[in-house]
Amino acid sequence: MAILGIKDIAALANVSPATVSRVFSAPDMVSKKTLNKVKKIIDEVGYRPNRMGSSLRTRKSGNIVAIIPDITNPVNAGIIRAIEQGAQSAGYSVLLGDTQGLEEREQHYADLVSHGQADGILLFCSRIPFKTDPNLPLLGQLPPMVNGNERIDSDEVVQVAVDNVAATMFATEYLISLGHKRIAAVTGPSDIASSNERLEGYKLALKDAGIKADSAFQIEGSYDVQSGMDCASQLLMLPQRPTAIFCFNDDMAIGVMKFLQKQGFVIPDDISVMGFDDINYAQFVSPSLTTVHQPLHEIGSTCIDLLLKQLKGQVVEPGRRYLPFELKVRDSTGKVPE
Amino acid sequence: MAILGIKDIAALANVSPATVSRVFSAPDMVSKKTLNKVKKIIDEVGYRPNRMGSSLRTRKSGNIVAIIPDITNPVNAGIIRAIEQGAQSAGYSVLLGDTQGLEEREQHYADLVSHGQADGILLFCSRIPFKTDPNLPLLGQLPPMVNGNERIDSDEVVQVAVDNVAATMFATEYLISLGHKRIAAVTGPSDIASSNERLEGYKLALKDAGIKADSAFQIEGSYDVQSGMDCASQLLMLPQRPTAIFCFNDDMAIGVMKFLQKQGFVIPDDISVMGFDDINYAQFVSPSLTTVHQPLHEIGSTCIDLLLKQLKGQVVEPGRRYLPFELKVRDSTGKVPE
DNA sequence: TTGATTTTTGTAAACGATTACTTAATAAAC
DNA sequence: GTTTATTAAGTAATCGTTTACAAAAATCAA
Repeated sequence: MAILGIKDIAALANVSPATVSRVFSAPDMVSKKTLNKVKKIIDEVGYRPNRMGSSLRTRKSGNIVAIIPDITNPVNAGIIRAIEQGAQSAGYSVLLGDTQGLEEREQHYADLVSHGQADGILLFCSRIPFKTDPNLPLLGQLPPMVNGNERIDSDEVVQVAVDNVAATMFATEYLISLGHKRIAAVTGPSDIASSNERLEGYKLALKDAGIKADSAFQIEGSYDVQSGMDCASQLLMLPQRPTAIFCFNDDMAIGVMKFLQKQGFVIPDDISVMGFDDINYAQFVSPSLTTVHQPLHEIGSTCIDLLLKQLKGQVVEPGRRYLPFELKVRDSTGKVPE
Repeated sequence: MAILGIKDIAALANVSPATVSRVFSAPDMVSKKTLNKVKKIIDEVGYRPNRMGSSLRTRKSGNIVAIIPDITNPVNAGIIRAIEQGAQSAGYSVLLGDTQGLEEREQHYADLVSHGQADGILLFCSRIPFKTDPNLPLLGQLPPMVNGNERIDSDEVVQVAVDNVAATMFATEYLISLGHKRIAAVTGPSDIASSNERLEGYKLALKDAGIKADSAFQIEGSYDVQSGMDCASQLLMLPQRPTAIFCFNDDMAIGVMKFLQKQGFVIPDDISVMGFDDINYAQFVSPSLTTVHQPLHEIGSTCIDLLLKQLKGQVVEPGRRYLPFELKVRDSTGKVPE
């Protein structure tokens, strides 16, 4: 007998399988005496209830799947970490769905719930990974799901994020308050919703300050360090250079700084640089990076909490929930030159 | 009827459930005609086989669990990413087990396999997360498992890593070749096997060069940036300062650099700094960091490949497998001052 | 055509738990 | 000491697949 099942335990303890089951799921429905008797056997033989058996019967896998574009990105890693914690302490396990930005893989992972392999979805992409096939889950009968850190264009899904528009607006205003008027934006890919929101906030701030947005000052990067370097090089070739560069994530800001320094510029005396995210390294680059802080842990834990609520059967109002951002003023930004 | 099962499909297609099952698992055992008939129905109604049902019957969950101390660490994140890819393309899903270094959580995740929730383990810690209870899996009948990037003190487990001893030895020799004789080591926590191996390599190189190891030059850090700063401050207070500081990971090296620069030292003219890992940011800090490159993707893919082999029933020789490291010489190291 | 093969299909018993529902045991009430 | 209420335990069906094994259908040889 390779591995013991609930019936074996029942036999050994001279009770019915139902009782053994209750020892785990409803211990106060079984008398002290039998409880101890059964527990003793369980310990002795090292019995572990088989999850597949119970999952099949209860129709709950005990898994949730986190669909993220790239676990290598410190922002995602930070969020996932909080998620994993929250899930684990609620008895759930998390399936990692690193999609590398591929829609196909997003769908693959979303399918885990229709296969009964996961009970809910934590989504960090800006697409809804369901075919709009009438037979498959339609909007209105979405599986338990929360969308984090990105924006999905649907008012039927629960969303958790920082208010990107407000955040970049606030941050841009800060640059303006330092006297900057020629403020460039290094954006993320234009198909990423959050990047567009950030652009919007940036434009709003300029408009409010009566500064007309120069389209040459808006460069699209790809959210990685190298692209920051490339964008910086483009900006430096402009006849009228910017006095401040607002990068929509920290990686690009680091790239921008690296490039500027290589060209002999001193930050922030010649040019100010600002980032977004406040990844761990932001405070350790030289000069330390002024950036918009995202509360990664809080984002993650809010996402998992809202999902767990849904899994418990509570209804969670769809719509956006904003978490507070914070502008971390450090040494990479300063007054406009002369 | 909320969701359709294999019997419903069978009924709709006028075949037996067995045939429907075979459509998925052994399509060439069913005639073209019925194959198409069944497939058509499946498409029409959007049937998805329930994984729990089949898992229960086949005793395979289709999951593997990755037990790692911290997903937030770029080294781990890089490895996990490769793992996830390999797993996914073999039809497996990966359960994320971020343990935050807690033995209790390591065990919790290892238990997933005894619960039938996972088929194998990818372990990135230096403890074997099984109680040595005779009833539980003993050594010798370990579950399919591979230990990555860390060392486990057992010759029964499959291990994949860079040869830490050789790597630090090589790197230290490089510093020696630059004329350095007072070379400090900022190690990781002493309960982490890989850190001890790195220390060993460092000592070996010194010994070979006839330099006696000064214990004041060996400071234990905790693998994070802040601890790099702390260690640097200690080193600077020494009457005889080191001319080079070898940090056993990049984060600490970044901390060391930050601190030195804050104190007005110029790197590498006054002091050389070297790291280990070659995380992405290593090349973008200023000056760019000389460091030992670990092939993260290869580590991850090797781990998952070896695990998949075991899951397919092939026997994999236990013991260590070394992957090649590479010293990336950049701008943070230079000749010993005058 | 007939029987021997081979290929397709069907039947029914698992897999390991949970849970209505029923029965037995115990406690409470009078 | 009955009867009734309460609590504890058991029975057996069920969750959705897979898979030996048996049966039927198709193919082939003579």
